Amino acid sequence: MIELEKPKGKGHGDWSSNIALKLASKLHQPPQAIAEFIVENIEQPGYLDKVEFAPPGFINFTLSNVWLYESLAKLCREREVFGHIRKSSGEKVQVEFVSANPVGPMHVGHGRWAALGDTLARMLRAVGYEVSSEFYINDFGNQMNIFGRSVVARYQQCLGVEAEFPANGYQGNYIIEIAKEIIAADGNKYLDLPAETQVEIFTQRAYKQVLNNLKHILTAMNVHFDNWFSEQWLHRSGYLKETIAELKVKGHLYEKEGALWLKTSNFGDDKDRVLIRANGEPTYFAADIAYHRHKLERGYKKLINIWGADHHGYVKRMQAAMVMLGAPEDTLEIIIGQLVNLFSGNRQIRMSKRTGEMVTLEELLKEIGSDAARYFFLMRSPDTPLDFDIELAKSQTSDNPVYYVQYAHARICSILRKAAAQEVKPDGFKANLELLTADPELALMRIIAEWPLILKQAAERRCPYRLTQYAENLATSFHFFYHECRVISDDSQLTAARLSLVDSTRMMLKNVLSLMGIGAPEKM
RNA sequence: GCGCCUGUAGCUCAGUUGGAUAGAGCAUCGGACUUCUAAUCCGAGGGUCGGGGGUUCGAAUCCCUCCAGGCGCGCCA
Repeated sequence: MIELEKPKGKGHGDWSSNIALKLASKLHQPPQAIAEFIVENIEQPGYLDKVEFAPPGFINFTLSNVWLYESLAKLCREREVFGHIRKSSGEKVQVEFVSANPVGPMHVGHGRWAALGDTLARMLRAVGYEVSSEFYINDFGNQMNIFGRSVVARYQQCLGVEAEFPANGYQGNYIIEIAKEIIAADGNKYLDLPAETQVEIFTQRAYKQVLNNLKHILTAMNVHFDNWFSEQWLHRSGYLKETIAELKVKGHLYEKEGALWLKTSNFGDDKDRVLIRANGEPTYFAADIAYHRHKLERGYKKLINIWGADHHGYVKRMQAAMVMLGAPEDTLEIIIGQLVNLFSGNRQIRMSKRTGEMVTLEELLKEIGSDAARYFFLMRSPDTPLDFDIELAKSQTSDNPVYYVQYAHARICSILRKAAAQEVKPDGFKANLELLTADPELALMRIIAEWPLILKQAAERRCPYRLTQYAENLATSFHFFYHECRVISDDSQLTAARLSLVDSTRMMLKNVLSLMGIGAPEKM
């Protein structure tokens, strides 16, 4: 493949082409000769500073500063949508994430999926997709029943009634809290109802309470969902049955040992899977197929799901089911997020339900705040288990990348405040940007000019962590500039130009942080 | 046993649709404030890219094989 790319190393220009290397074998000529021939015969347009040959056969293009000034001017015009693709592609994309069971507290892994999914949705929106984010509520089935029974048992115990706690019940203290809240609101009025009625009432009531708490936490994390989809609806509306009927018509079902099976092994799965158990109850998988069929019916062309690594074994069967429903093969894209390991400095905090040492997402947020949490959750590729150092996230030093980036923003605001006090305002339209010729200035502008490409690639490759990398590069470049170049000086022309540059940098930092759902403080 | 992910500097990680001398942060060592925020900046050292084989002008990247770690392999969700 012949490509134009951004060279990694310094001293190779702004763009480079490997065309001579690719042509060498076809033309039976050494790549150097081809490259030299091209360089000698190419016409140089005005925005190119130079075109050079470099061994073993690369052709390097160096852009003139004009495009840097143009990029800066563009940022001044477009402000928060700089680098965005504003013309909608019209393609409907759905991102589903977190979807935590509403029967217990969220763990820190959920925080990671929340930050990833929410940021991915924002990025996709920025590059022109019509995006909807969604949370699937598993408010049906066995676990709900066990959950309800656990609450009933605690309710009775709290009222002094001897009650046996379900063998596989939920042990956590939050169950007792829920029971106490019910008592606080309604006293003992449910005590004399038939056992099954109690379970039914408590299940619905308690899960809504957990769900509300979960929504509250996600909102505090600045995570937004466009839609909340209930599993109960799939069962009660008959949509699940309809889905199974469709699969039957298409010939993908068979009966064996009293159960109803789906032939997923025909489409890449290791083995076939049960949809309806011998006892007549549908499996979780059956409901999930119905759910995804509903997504298709709503017109989404691309479905992105973020799942924890503990669910990766589920991927093939789900994709097989999508194909059976008639969706194009690449419709369902599943991002598998590796788990989170919490550290306090060097000491790993072992998470264990058994020993009870367990840090919930809520506790983590309370400890370090939403900004730091989101930043750390986004910092690594989803493929890598995340080592999350709580002490580092809390520290107010430059070792802490979120503080480092936010500090750059606050520092610029401080300059702008000082300028304003002297009645000087940044004005990107009037300032003569061509006065910006020092290396730190050019370096800063180069990073700003790269943003549209970075954003597009980060969205296409589903890599939110590239935003943290970009933010850090931008902040570093600014701090270097700050050290080397004084913004407010006696030279009013240069002051105007530099004020435009730092104000642009400020907007850029704010834009990136905002895509990550993180605040940009004006003072620190 | 099978499947997915991972293995890159002392530590945490980028780079993996083949490209140039393998990068960054932290840590270590050495420097820089009479200044718009030192919550900052500059410099240095540090590597058999898990091991071995192969493919080619060129491999951290692709293929084969072995080793190590995480996770998963239910008519649970």
